[in-house]
This record gives sequence, structure tokens and C-alpha cells, in this order.
Amino acid sequence: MPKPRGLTELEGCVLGLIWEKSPCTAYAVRMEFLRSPSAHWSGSAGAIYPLVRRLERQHLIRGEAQGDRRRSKRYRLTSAGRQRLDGWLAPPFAPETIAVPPDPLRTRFRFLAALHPRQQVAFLWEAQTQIQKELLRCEADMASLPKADRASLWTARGALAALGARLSWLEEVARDRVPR
Amino acid sequence: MPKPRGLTELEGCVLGLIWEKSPCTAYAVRMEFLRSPSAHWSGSAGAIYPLVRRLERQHLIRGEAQGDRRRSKRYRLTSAGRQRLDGWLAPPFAPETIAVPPDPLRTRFRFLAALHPRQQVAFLWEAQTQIQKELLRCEADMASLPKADRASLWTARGALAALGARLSWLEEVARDRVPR
DNA sequence: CCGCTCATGTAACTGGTTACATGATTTA
DNA sequence: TAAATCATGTAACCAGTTACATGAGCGG
Repeated sequence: MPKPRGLTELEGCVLGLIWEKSPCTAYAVRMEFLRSPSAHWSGSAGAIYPLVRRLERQHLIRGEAQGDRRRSKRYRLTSAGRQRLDGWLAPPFAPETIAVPPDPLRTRFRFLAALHPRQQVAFLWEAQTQIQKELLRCEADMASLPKADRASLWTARGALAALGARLSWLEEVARDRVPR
Repeated sequence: MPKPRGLTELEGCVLGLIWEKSPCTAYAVRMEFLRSPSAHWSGSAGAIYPLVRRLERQHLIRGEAQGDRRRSKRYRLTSAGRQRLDGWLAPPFAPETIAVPPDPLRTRFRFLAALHPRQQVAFLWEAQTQIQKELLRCEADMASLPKADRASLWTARGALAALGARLSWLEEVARDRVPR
């Protein structure tokens, strides 16, 4: 049998989505990624379909073909799949799951001093206004979520918290740089 | 001439580090990644050295060989490199620079409901204690930074803010799930 | 002289991307 | 019937990883 090496983030995610929406097509999973505001993954066909087949080959999911002439398949988790999903998301957590998550804005900020002072101000100002807009977008997105879907709701609140923390951090920086 | 397509995150970072520590060796850049608590990049030799050569080929950095028998080279930014660095880190920001940064813990949380209730509690509890530990580690790391290095200091505060926000988000979730 | 750090490099791999293509079904 | 959407797929590519290797210089 194939050695059960750890799941990728994307694999875990897909497994989770198939668990949640079971039975569902690979296409539905794909759409979930495309709709998500957290555009970390493109949900490209070239990523999803091969991945789903891989999961099927490892017997973590099972797909039943529909009778229709479309070659559409609806997938469900197998019990092995459930176990793997559990193992992926339950503690103990890998260090990189707990560690400070990467943030491209913070990465750039690190080298702020390389910019002309005027540009530094522009950086801080622009970042703040853009994040504010993003906050509104995310709040709207959250409001559009079905109230019963607690998981998504709380996850969205986590995203908002991350944005909010970034915003007040930048405000603090700006206050320090330009007192008064 | 080679088309100036946008810099990768890693490319931007390396350019920034060479700017900051100029003149410095590729090895020094590498060490910076290895020392960093935000272990998003491994700083593997296989990533850094080819990348540095690429930057040199594009005339964004210039390396002067030392006289010693080691084949060590100290790099500096060229003016073209400075411009590219500016372009990378100054506004306008790409959408994904502003968007909610990815967070593996939040990703897992999304599927919390797949776990047995007991395990859900364990998830929240374990996550909180682990993050608390990580917070302490990061605070210590920040304290060890030279007080003059404002850039690193503020960046570290940004990281702390991210961790803190995650922590209080989880506390909020826990309060909601287990009132009282 | 031994082992550690400095310093650079390569080979094989992997996971994801873009871009494209196909065909069935639904809707205007 | 034309356009949009559902549904699946592949080929070429790319950045970064692990794992390994080489050799110089230095401290004990």
C-alpha cells in the first residue's frame, strides 16, 4: 500500500470540502475555492482534478458516476478518508500551523526604510485605506453567509480579526512615525 | 533584454535583504532566512543561490569577488535593483498583498465540525496554549533585537499582533461554544 | 588534526500555476 | 440556435524543497 505521508494544505482542504458537501463533484469543490475571498489558491483545474484522482487512488474518497452522459462523479469520504481528515486537522499541531502566518504586506513593511520618506508615508496611508476597504468587503461577504453555517461564520470572523489586527498595527506604526 | 516581469515574494525579500546588509554574501541572506522565526521559507541553498545568480544576470545586483581563495562574492544592489525593489514594495499594492493572509490554523478551523465534540474542545484548547507559547517565543525574539533596528522591531510587533488576534479570536470562539 | 562554520553549488522532485481543449447540458 | 455554464481533463512551466556534495578557513 502507498505510504500515508502527511496531507498537503490543499489536500486537507479538499478532503474537508468533500466531507462537508458530500456527495459532491470535483467541480463543486473547485467553485468553492473560486468563490472564496481568501484567494490563496486559484482552484485551478490543473490542481483540483489530479488531486481528486490521487485521493481516490488512495481510497480516501470514493466516487460514484452519475447515469448522465456527462462524465460527472459525486464523491464521498471513505472511513479511511475520515480518519485522514481527522489526523490532518486535529491536534497535535505542526509547528508551522501555529507559527506566525506569513503576510506579504508585513514582508514588504520589513523593508520600508528602503523607500523615500514620502513613499513611506504613502505606503502606510495606502495600506490602511486598502485594508479598510477589504474589511468592508469581508464583512459584506460574512453577512451573505447563511446564519446557520457556524463554521464558515466563525472562520470569517477569524479572517476579519486578522485584517483588523493588521490595520491597528499600521495605525500604531503611523502614530509612532508622525506623532500628533 | 529580458522582460521585467514582477518579482516573486522570495525575490523581493532577497533583494531587500541585500539592500539592507549590502555588501553581503548569498550565504548571509540565507542565514537571515534560517534565523527568522517566521519559517515560511526554508532558505534552502537550492532556492537562494540560483535566485541570486538570476538577479545578477538581470543586473539587479552586482557581485564583487573577494580576493580570498573562497569563492565568496559580496553583492550590492544596482540602481536598477533599487528601482525594482521600490516597485515591489511601494504602493500600489497587488490585491493579494492586501487580502486576508492565509492561515493554516484558520484553514483547519473551517472544518472543525468534522471532529468529535471532545476533539473540538481539544483543538481550541491546544491551539490557544500553543499560540500562547509562540507569543512568548516571539516576544523573547523581539527583545533580543537591537533597539536601533526599528524596521525589524516594528515588523516583529506586526507578527505579535497577528498572533494576538488569532488568540483572542479563538478565545471568543471558545466562549461562544462553552458559555460560562 | 578534528570538527565546526563559511560558502557555494547541483540533481531529483513536487505541488501548484496558466492556458488550453473538449463535450454535455441549460437557458435566453 | 447561440451563449453560458457544468464538468473534466492535459501540457508546459515554475518556484521552491530535500538531500547531497565540495572545499576553504578557523578554533580547540
